Amino acid sequence: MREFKKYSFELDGIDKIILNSLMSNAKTSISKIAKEVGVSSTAIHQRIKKLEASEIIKNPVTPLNYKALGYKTIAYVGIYLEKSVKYQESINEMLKINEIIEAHFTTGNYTVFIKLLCKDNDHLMDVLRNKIQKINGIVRTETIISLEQSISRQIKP
Amino acid sequence: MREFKKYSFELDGIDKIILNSLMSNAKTSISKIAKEVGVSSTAIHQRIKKLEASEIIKNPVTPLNYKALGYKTIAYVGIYLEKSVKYQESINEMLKINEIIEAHFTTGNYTVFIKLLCKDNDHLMDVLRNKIQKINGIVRTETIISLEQSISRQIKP
DNA sequence: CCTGAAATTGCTACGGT
DNA sequence: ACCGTAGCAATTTCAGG
Repeated sequence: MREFKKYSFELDGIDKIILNSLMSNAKTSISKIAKEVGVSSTAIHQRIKKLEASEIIKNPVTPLNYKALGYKTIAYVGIYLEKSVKYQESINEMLKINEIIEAHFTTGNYTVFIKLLCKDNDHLMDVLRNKIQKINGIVRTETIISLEQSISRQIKP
Repeated sequence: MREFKKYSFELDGIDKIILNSLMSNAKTSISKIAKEVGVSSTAIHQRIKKLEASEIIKNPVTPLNYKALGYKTIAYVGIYLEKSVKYQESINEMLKINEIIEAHFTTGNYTVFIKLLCKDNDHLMDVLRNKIQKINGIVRTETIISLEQSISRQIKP
């Protein structure tokens, strides 16, 4: 019996052009890509379907401009967790905090490392004091505030 | 003379439904949203135009599944920079390193804080030793490796 | 992988409230 | 300022080869 291997096919040049177009602009028209590489729209369409099926590309998303929405402060917080406390418990609590947009279980000093998006520094301080530091098992936190984000991009396939 | 105020209008319930739909799936059809809120497609379309014009939403993008492409290691690196070295110089060097997908100028101990995406730990070590630590002015780095990303989301408007 | 036609969707103009 | 109808343009999908 032949097994289906997820994630296992080679991307050729056409696939890479498709990926590079779609990753920077999900609305790139299929016909435009088709003209660029010199095949029919249908061919491009079929390849995109294949890339979706193999889960190499995900649903296109529309990024919000957080600054325009009033979220101007990006911060990272390293969290020291009591050994006795279950990691998943704290994650469950963090899921309830809207300002947390990323969380990682990490090596090194910190147990958990999170990324926060807040309106301003006051908002950040409020979230830290009244939400994060009240989570059971958190013994200490270290905050890194981003003064300027100078690089933000995806990796090229 | 009347000044144009960027970013300054209130989002009503309909706008929020639009944003919530598009942010999670940029391909949500206008007509579907229209049915959901009970107005015409045109009305939704006009609102989307307005959201674009006011830069609240950006170009839709197609996220790549990095795991499927073989990138399985996420790491953060805190960088200590010599005072004598210009911040922008080091950023220019970092822009050349494909594996760096985010960089921040930060408060606290680190001068610069970056996010890296690598295929595996060997790849990470190679990038650290042979690319990052060779940048002029970097005196020390601290690496945080993500063993598991447990939260990854956007903020709800 | 292609052609050609059908269906769905998105876009624009113009008018109404 | 916001919404709708209607017609137009473009894109996506399907059939068959």
